[in-house]
Amino acid sequence: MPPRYQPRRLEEKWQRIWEERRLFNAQENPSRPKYYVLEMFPYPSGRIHMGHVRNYTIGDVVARYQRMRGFNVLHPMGWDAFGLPAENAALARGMHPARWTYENIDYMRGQLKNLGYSYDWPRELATCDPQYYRWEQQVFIEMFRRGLAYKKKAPVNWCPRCATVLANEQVEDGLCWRCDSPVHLKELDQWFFKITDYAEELLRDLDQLTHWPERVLTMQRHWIGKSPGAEIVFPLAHGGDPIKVFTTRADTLFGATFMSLAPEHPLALALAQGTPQESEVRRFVEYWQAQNRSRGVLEEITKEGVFTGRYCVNPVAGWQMPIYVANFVLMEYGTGAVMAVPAHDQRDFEFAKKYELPIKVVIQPPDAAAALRAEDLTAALEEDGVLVNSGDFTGLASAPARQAIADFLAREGKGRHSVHFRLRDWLISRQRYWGAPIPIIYCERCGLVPVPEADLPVVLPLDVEITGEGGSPLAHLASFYQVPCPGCGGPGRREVDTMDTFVESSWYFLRYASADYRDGILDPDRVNYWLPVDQYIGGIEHAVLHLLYARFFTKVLRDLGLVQIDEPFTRLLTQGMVLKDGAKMAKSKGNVVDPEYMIEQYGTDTTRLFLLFAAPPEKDLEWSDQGVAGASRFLHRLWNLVHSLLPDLQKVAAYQGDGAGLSAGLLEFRHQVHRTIKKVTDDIEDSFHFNTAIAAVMELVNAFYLTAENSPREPLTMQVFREAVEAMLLLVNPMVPHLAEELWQALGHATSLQQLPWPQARAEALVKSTITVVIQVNGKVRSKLTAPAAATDEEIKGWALNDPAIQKWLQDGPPKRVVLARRKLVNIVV
RNA sequence: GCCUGGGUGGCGGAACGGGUAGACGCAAGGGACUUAAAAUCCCUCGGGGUUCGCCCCGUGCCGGUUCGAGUCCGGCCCCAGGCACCA
Repeated sequence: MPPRYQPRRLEEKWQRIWEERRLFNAQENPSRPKYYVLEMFPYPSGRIHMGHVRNYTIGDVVARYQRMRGFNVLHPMGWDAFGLPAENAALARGMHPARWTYENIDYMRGQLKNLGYSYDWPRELATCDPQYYRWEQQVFIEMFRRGLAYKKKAPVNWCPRCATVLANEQVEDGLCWRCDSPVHLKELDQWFFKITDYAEELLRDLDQLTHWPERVLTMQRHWIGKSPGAEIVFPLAHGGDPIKVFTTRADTLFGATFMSLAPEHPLALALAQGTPQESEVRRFVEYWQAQNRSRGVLEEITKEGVFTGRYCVNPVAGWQMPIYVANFVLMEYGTGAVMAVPAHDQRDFEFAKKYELPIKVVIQPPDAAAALRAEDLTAALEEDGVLVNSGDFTGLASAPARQAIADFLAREGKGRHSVHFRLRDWLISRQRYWGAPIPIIYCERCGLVPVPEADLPVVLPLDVEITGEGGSPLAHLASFYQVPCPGCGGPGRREVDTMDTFVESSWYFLRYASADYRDGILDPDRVNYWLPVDQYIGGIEHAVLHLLYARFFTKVLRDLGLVQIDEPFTRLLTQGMVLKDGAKMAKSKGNVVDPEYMIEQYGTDTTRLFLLFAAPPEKDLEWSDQGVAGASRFLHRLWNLVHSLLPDLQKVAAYQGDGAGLSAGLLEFRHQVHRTIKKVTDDIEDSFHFNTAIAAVMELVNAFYLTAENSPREPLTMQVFREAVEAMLLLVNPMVPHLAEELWQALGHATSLQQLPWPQARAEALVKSTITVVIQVNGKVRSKLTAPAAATDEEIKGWALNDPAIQKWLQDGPPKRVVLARRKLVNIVV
């Protein structure tokens, strides 16, 4: 009686052996090619969920595969351990955030070990560890010294529920990304990272990322939002500081008939002073400043404005333009002032119609039959065309005209070429407790003073009371904030805000290379050996947030001389979500499948196999209990197949010959074995399409059962079978490593499968002696024939025409044409 | 509105240098084994017709190119995601 496949027992056994032999602990070795594969590290929320399992399984297959391909593989794991949920859990359970976090880490680490992932555990890090954020604080100080970290008072996103500010990237449809509360703008003094200094490079280098998904690149391009254009100066008719505008449509300057200012524009009230419109303007400005004009609300608002009583002068046309304050102009973009061209901008058109302002056509569509007349317009003509009524520039096309007009303005001192970005600086201070303290001390005499390196880390004190009152509890802890100024020794006050948790995740992948390094932020030798990450794997939800910040940090650390790379992640795989009943698994929906339960029921190999087989990795995956049962069934089939042959397989060595002397059946079988090797290799190499790779192995197993049934158990056959079994075990090892190891050992091997090379398809086994040719008549399949591989094209055509099933189609006369395609198909046209 | 993906059986998904549509798996139906059930094995499984040899239709819709189109081209429709008074 062969042994039954009992997954849990052998999985525990092999996990223990791998750990004892330290098979996955990577050593730097410049003589070997390296491969760094990384999955986005988890937040220690309490338990591993199925989305994690999918993410880490994909990464583990890549890691094990690349090891077998001969690479020196780095595959680390850690914890994104700071963040708000720890504080909320502390409030709900009266547990300190630190204890809650570390208990979760311990539990989840155990779960990951049960899943059998080949991690380099000695490099494990937790971002809430002072040994980690100490170096982050040092990066902050370096950035502060270079002006890349700065403090300013500005209208920022404020979430009242979380009682903290948020970065632009953390506001979705006007709602907080964590708690979905409406976010509003609040004027506050906050810390920023100057990511806008890198806007141009962050945009340009996207072109290097040829192995990133197109949609992620597009989302980042869009988020950075580069607009080339011109800055144009409009003098005031009555003198004083002129108004500057930014425009992408300098070609329409001769059509600018009025000016619109944002309600927050400093000139809005100043201009109206002393005019009959003053009180009306004041009411309008005060009203719109008080309105919530965050995203999502704006599109509902109708365009309104009010005349300031003042005029500015069109710098090329010379006429006076009334200055309005308008509710649709944003202070945050451009200069907060817009030159209004009603004929060629839809918003300005609607505004001009409403307030009866002049409309001047200055662009003609190139294909227009007759001259466009302002009176006939029912909507703005926003497309490019040819300039009319535009002085010396009349007759130019829009694109060259933009250039020429900006050049002209620059010469006259009335403007210049200019580029604007949508990207804002990254607001990184948070009024929260569970985060890395910002290492700055305020002194009345010295101003903002960075904490001296010798005093790092600024350790987050643990003896605080979490009240949930809002504001950081550190602000109430005198022992924390009362410190002498490092500059003058006078009384100082420590910064009590902490850093956005996205700061930690912006450089953790660099720290893994030298996680134990005590003498600096990064160990140059090791970080330059391992980086960049060759394959990064994680959810699409970080397409902008984390992936943009991490790219920014890499460039900053490069400019600090700490790394030599421009981009951190060479290849990116954004894996899809795990769904159940069509929805993302969530406690609130009651559709959660617990990985721990699946492992108990079926084992980790089955769980891994199902997740890899059910869908290609980049697509969403619908959970199916029956699908899991099917994966389990396959592993049993494989197990039983090998065990049914085992006594005979143990007596022979794997077949080494070139096929000479094998029966036709064995030749065909061996052909399929090597075709499967090629197919699995190609599927993993080209696209990580494990689903089709697994399908190919399933086909081979099916064929194996048939062949084994019909073959005598003689030594030559068993040699071919042993070759097939060994190839199969090597092929499935990255996906179901425990089962593969166990069967490998059962064959009598002493070496771990993890240290063996990936199999190679033998060229002589890939060629076939016969080919199958499909015969079509008028493009429809009517028959097929088997021909010797050596047959000529003419012979194949001849056999096709003589095929008995084809005769009835040829009754109405000879074929008009016979096409042979790739020696696979004959199409007879009648 | 703009941008990026994507529409293939009952379901997950295969097949893209144009060349046998539906691999592999799940579900379903029938059968074998069993006192019975589970497990396992065998057969059927896009729709319609059939003299059981086959024949017709079929990859979101409408056209086109081609000996041949799920795949290429033109025009639409729908779904998902991202951005959005960005001047």
